[in-house]
Amino acid sequence: MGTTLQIQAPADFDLPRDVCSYGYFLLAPNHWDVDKQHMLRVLELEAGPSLCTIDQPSGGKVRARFDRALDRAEQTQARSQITRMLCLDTTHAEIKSFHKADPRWKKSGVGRLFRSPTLFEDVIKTVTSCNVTWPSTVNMNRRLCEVCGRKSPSGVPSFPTANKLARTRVGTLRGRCRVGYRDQRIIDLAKLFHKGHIDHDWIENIGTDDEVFKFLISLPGIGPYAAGNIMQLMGRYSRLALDTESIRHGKAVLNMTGTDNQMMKALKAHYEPFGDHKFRSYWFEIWRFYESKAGPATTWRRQATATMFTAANLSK
DNA sequence: GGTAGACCTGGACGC
DNA sequence: GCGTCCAGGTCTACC
Repeated sequence: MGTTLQIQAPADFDLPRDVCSYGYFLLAPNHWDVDKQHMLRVLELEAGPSLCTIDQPSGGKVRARFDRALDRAEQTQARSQITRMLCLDTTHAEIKSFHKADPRWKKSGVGRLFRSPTLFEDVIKTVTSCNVTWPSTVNMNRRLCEVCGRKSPSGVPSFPTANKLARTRVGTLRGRCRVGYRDQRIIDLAKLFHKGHIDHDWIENIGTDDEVFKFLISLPGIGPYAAGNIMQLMGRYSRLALDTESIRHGKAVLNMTGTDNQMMKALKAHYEPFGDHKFRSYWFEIWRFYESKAGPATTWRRQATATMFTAANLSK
C-alpha cells in the first residue's frame, strides 16, 4: 500500500494550467497524462525512487500518490520536491503583483512556471536545451533517465542524481545518452553539486540577481542564455533568457526588424517596463503563441511536441 | 570587448 | 539509402 500525501496549495493554484506552463513538463521523467489531466513522475527519495501521481481532485489541495510507503523523513522530502516543482510556495499575493505589472495575464491567472523537483535537474535540463532543437532535448532527457536513472518499484526510471552523473563515464553519456560535447560539462556540473560546491541557500535566496548571474556563467556549460533560464527556474524573473527563439518571436509577433544584435537590444528594451517580472511577461507571450499554433498546452503530448516545435514548423 | 570557428546531434532535403 | 547542409548556445583563440 503506497503513501498518499495531501499538500496545501495557494487559493489561485490550478494544476493543469500551472504544470503545463513551461516546456520542462514534457521532458522525462515528467509525464503529463492528457486524458486524466494529472502528472506522473519518479521522485528520488532517501530510501530510493518512487513513482508519484500528482493531481488536484477537487481543485483544492494537491494530492500525491506514491507506489510504495514513505516514512516521515521521505514524506517531508517529497512535499518539498513537489512544492518546488509546482511553485506552491509562490503566494497568490506574489502572482497578483505580477498581474499588476502586466495585466494581460490577470484573466487567465497564469504566473507560476513549472520546474524540476531539484535545482540540479533544472541545471542539467537547461544544458540539454542549449545548441539543439527541441526534439534532441526531449531525446537526451529520455535517455539520461533510461540509462542513468534508477527504477521505482513500478519499473519507471528517475532523473539521475548528481551523485550518479558525477560517477558516469564520458563515453556512456556521449554514446548511450547522445548528449554530444555536453558529456564532460554534465559530469563537471554533477561533481560540483555532489561535492556541495553549490550553495543552494545563497544561490536561491541570498545572493543578488547580479551576483547569482555572474556565478552561474562561471559554471561549465552555462552561458548567458542558460544562466538567465536557470535564474527564472529559481523564481528570479528580472532577467531574460534570450536565444534564437526570442529573435523569431520578435520578428513574428512583435514585428521587430533589424540584425540579430539590434533585435536583442530591441527585445531588452521592450520588456524593460516589466521590471522584476520581465521573464514572465516574455515567456507567457511566447507560450500564448505556441498555444495559438498547437492548442492548449494541457493537450500536448511529449512525442508530438518533438515534431511540432521545430523552427520550420513554428515559422509557418 | 568583439568576432570567428569548433563542438555534436538529428532533421530536412536532394540525389 | 546515402550524403550534405543547417540549426542551436557555449567556449576558446585571436585580433
